[in-house]
Amino acid sequence: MNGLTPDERRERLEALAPDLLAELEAEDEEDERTLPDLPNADGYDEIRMRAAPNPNGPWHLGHGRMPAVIGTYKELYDGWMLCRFDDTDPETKRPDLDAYDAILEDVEYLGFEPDEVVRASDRLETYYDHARELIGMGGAYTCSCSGEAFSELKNAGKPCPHRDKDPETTLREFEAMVDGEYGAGEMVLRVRTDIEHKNPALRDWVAFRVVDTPHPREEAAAYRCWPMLDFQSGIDDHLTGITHIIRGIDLQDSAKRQRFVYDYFGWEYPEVLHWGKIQVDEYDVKLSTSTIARLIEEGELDGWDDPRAPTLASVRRRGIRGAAVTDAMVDLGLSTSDVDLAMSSVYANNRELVDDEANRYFLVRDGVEKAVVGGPEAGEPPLHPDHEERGRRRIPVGGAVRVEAEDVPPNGKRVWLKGFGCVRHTRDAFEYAGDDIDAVREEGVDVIHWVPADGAVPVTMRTPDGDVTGRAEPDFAETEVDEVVQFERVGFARVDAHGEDGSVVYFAHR
RNA sequence: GCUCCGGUAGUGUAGUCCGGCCAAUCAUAUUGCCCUCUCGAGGCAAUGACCGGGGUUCAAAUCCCCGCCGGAGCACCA
Repeated sequence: MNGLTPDERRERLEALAPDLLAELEAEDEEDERTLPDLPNADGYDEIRMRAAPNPNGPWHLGHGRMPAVIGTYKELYDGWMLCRFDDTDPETKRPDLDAYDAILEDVEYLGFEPDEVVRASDRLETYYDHARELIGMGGAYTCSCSGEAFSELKNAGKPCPHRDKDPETTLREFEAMVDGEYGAGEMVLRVRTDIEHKNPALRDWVAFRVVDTPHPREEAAAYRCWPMLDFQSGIDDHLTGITHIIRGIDLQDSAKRQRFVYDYFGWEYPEVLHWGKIQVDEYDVKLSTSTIARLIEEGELDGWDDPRAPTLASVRRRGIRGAAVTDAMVDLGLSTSDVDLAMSSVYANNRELVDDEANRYFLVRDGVEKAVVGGPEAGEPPLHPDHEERGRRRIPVGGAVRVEAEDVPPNGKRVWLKGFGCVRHTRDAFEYAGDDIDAVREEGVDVIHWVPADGAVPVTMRTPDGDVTGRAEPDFAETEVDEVVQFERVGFARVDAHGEDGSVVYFAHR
């Protein structure tokens, strides 16, 4: 039984005990679900969720959790997913025009496709209309207090002088905000909540403010009066029929704030779930859009897909499948406490996905040259140990080979050049010592990888720990760009480019 | 200062709502062995956790209280 592949075992089991098999598979399904059931899922005809990124830069690894979890729920419940760009801050978190598409590509990379994509900056008139309505109901007032002055009053639970302004005045002043008659900081629109609410975070929060800096999107560049996240997102969630919101604990109070608006409108608030902060091990670079952007700016990193950058673009370039990232994210579950994502779990997922298809090649990092005396003209290791049918590579020896320095055996000792045969290290050369595999099986001779001294392909391997140079066997030149290969005893890598003076690969993991 | 959350092995997670079948699940990690012409894959095994203290109970990871630790909000950021 041990010699069988999983598929063969499955067949055998199906023949012998179909009931048992069904039971096992049911358990498997069960095990894969680390995500908790969505609250009150039965209360809705369709589960509708949204990923609401701020397109102020390309995504780092942590952002992947949003589409991974939301997309997985969408699949689990056969639901609907919106990607809404919450790009309502043209200044502090200024949108990056390239990020919109980059983010959508990342979502696709992770294995999901939004059913609809919208940009908040296209929807300003909608927010204005709702603001007018809210003002009409007495739910908001324009306020010209300075941030500090208001904060002081608010913390004391005291209303500011503008709080009892009548709706007509408020509406007039709000229209003036919209018409650009105020400069930044001169006037805001506040939601009238409960100025004595025991949680100071909920008291009369700002719904709209004036921003002098034009929005980078041409379509939105004329607007000066911008909604704050809690207003915009609250309105949009209702208007797009969102049933379940999943967001970070940094937005823990958002629902509580937005409920005041929902109450004014008589709307039902969606179900809300939160997750905590995510950190990723194995990187020197902080998981932060601004930090990564700065390092790129300073030239410390080559770009968002630099292998040292903890970004989705980077792991993608390294040949890591989106599904490996998605699965690792889903395995983190929905915990409101901080979590550390171990990259090793992403790697383990990915290894499982690519091992079977990745053909094997030799890459010798730097290394030393040794003349080879005797033996065949070439070594012929298989392209894949589990797939003889894929054929073999041909590695001509040409009189000398290059091996990694630490693989050179002590003088007089033997080593097995994989796919070629056994050699003995004598007087600074490798002397052919036969092709009896018992040397490896019975006598404990180590098997190592090697390349010919002449005709090997120079390779730059970019890794999260910096660049590594080496030489790959001649056949490596035949690989396709984008192909994921395994350099035996080194690790998996994605072929990035084949050039005149060599190839570039991106290292994935061992 | 005010207001919310949360704390199970190195990491993540199941179990907590409805106490017992939990001397605590699974994955990853690490180590060892088997297998293999790779340090990959596969197989086997080992390592390793209920934040602390009280209480309730025949019985507590699970319920209650008090601590401790960690996180978040109180922005004209998202």
